[in-house]
Amino acid sequence: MPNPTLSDVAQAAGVSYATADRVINNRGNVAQKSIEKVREAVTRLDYVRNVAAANLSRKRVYRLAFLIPKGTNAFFNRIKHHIASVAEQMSVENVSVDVFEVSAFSVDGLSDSISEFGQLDFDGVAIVGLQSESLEGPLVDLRSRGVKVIGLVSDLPREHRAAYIGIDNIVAGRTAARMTGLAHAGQAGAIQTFVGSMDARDHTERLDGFRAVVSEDYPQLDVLEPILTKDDPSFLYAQTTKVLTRAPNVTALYNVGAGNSGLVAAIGNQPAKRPFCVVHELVAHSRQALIDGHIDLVIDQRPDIEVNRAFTMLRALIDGRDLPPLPDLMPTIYVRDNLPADPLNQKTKDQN
Amino acid sequence: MPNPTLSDVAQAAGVSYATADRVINNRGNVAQKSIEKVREAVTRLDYVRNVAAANLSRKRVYRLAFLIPKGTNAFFNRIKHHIASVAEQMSVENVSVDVFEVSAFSVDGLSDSISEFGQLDFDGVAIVGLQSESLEGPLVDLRSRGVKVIGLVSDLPREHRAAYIGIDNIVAGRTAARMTGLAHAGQAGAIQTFVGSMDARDHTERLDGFRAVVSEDYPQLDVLEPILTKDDPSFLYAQTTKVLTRAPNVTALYNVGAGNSGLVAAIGNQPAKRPFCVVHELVAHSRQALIDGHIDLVIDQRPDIEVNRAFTMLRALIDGRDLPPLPDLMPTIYVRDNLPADPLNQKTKDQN
DNA sequence: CAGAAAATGATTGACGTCCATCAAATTGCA
DNA sequence: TGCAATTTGATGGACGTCAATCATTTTCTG
Repeated sequence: MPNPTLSDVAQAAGVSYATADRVINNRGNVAQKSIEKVREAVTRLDYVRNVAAANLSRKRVYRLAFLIPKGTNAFFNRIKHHIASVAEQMSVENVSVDVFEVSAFSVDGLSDSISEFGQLDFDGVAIVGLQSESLEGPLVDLRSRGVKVIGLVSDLPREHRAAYIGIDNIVAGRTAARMTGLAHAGQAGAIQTFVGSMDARDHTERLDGFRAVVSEDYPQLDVLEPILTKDDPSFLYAQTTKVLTRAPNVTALYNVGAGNSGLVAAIGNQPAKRPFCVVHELVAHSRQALIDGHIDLVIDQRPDIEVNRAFTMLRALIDGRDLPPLPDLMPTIYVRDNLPADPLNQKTKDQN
Repeated sequence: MPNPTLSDVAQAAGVSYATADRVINNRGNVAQKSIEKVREAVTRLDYVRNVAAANLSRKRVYRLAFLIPKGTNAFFNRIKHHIASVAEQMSVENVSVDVFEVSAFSVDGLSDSISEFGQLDFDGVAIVGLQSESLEGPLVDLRSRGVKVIGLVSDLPREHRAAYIGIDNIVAGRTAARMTGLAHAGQAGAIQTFVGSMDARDHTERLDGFRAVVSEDYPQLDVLEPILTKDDPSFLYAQTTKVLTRAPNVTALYNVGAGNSGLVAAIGNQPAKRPFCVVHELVAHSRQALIDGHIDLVIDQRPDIEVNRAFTMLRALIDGRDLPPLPDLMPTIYVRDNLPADPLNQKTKDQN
């Protein structure tokens, strides 16, 4: 009645424990006939290996790694923070975590990093990826070493990763557009968009999604050509100021990328009624701007959940388990009223 | 360097393994002096018991239970569905789960159920609670039996539960109001509210939050007195129809409670431009209504996440572990563009 | 200071798996 | 048929903890 053990399986299969063990851990030197008998018994008894006991026995340490873009980007700092926090918690369960910072958004840099990294001996790695065939070589190499690879936040080429954990950026852009449309209440308007780089796939996808919804459902709105910002706050500051002072017809601002501190500062300087304002990613700046009423909405991808799921997924992959069907990660909409308490600004409170 | 074992602790404390074991499992018959020596070593070495090994040894089975209101309410069906799904997954880890259906929203019924339930032998229970002193007796009894109790979705009296897992309904109401305010784009309007029962704390809290934000930030909006619906779809249908046909000044509808299928049906019958429309909880009806464009927003409390967290929390409480600081659960805003795939209507897909 | 009570140490067998070793049985092939 | 190769079985020691037993040692009490 309780979960069957491998001994039960062996008995049911009519072989010795040793043989059953050879089969399920495929150690070789087993006759095909025995393999089948054991397999049959496994499915019949619904045996699943007791991972806890197995780990205990072999003193397994899960060696996990994260490859994260280096730099001071607030969003990735938040990611790193979450990784560290979960990692600490996981150390009790024999999980070791290393974070490698790779040169941001450079295909060559990432490719090299993956190659170097491949020399090390990890069980699984979550990579903030890029779409490029030149990653193929290093990734194939990783797989051949038995390293489990997942894409995090930004996907890798589909064929070379076991899973992707992150939002669909088209959906994110659509969501931003939907909210912007609603906030116009049927009135006409013009939306100034800002984009970090037209080479960044997530940025262009958001923009595409945004445009699609506006043209589908809000034809009275005009999506202006995006201003290229390189995610630079000071540049955003200048450009936003210019828009606010010289383009009174603009009824909404939508920043697809980062650098929001500049945008917020520009708005803060403007006494008059401001346009409707949507940005991405809840970080210190955007959070404060919401509270101060300088912006209206933040579309967030919940990096905390993503990081958690990355750990869960990697462990499952490494164990060869399968996971229950997890719901897709969807962009979360924050207004000033449903902000989670800021973990950085509050004392870690007890959990009773 | 790896995690210290109890043997290490014993050695460091200068006592035998047996004594150290007596201390950490408080089996009694230990001198105060030894207790202190062991405690000191525990903190010094940063020992934490290997739960996997412990469970393996004692063949522990976590007996968990959920007390959920009985009935056909779509939201609680969703909750039950999630519980079953997670339970299946957990059975591998020696967790057994029972769901008890209690007569909905009746203090006496709940009180009786808890009392009966107390006779059984569970380790932990998550209860969809009510605020009432008459629950005190049964809950105290549970605690005295060593059963860990948490409130789920709707809280229990604070002193008699170890944790609450659910959203803050004032926040949920505030969020609904914020969105409604934005969707008016500065124009005046009147909002018809619907409430299931003025006795249901969650309903009144949402209403309070809603009213607060409107009066703070959207004075041009008029929150009309709520229509009492008893969460009855056919009643909601009739009332909604009446509002739509006879109150052209109404610019928004906000249903605090359940029974949305009636509301949606009424809107579907109405060819003309409809008011802005916000409801709570993403279930089959509300989901479809979003897709069909019959409503604009769903404020959801993510029962899947709540259920997951309930399991995590109960296990931690039972093990006497403490948890990493978990972020507060915040109401999630859904529009038609950021809906998660419907798990009920899609084949469970593989997770690669 | 003796005798009882309390505290401690030492040890052992689970739990389910991994991994290694060695002997025995079965097969293949010349 | 005989010898080697392959396949099996049996076993034992980890892993870290729980729980129990029994023999000692220490402490308390009259």
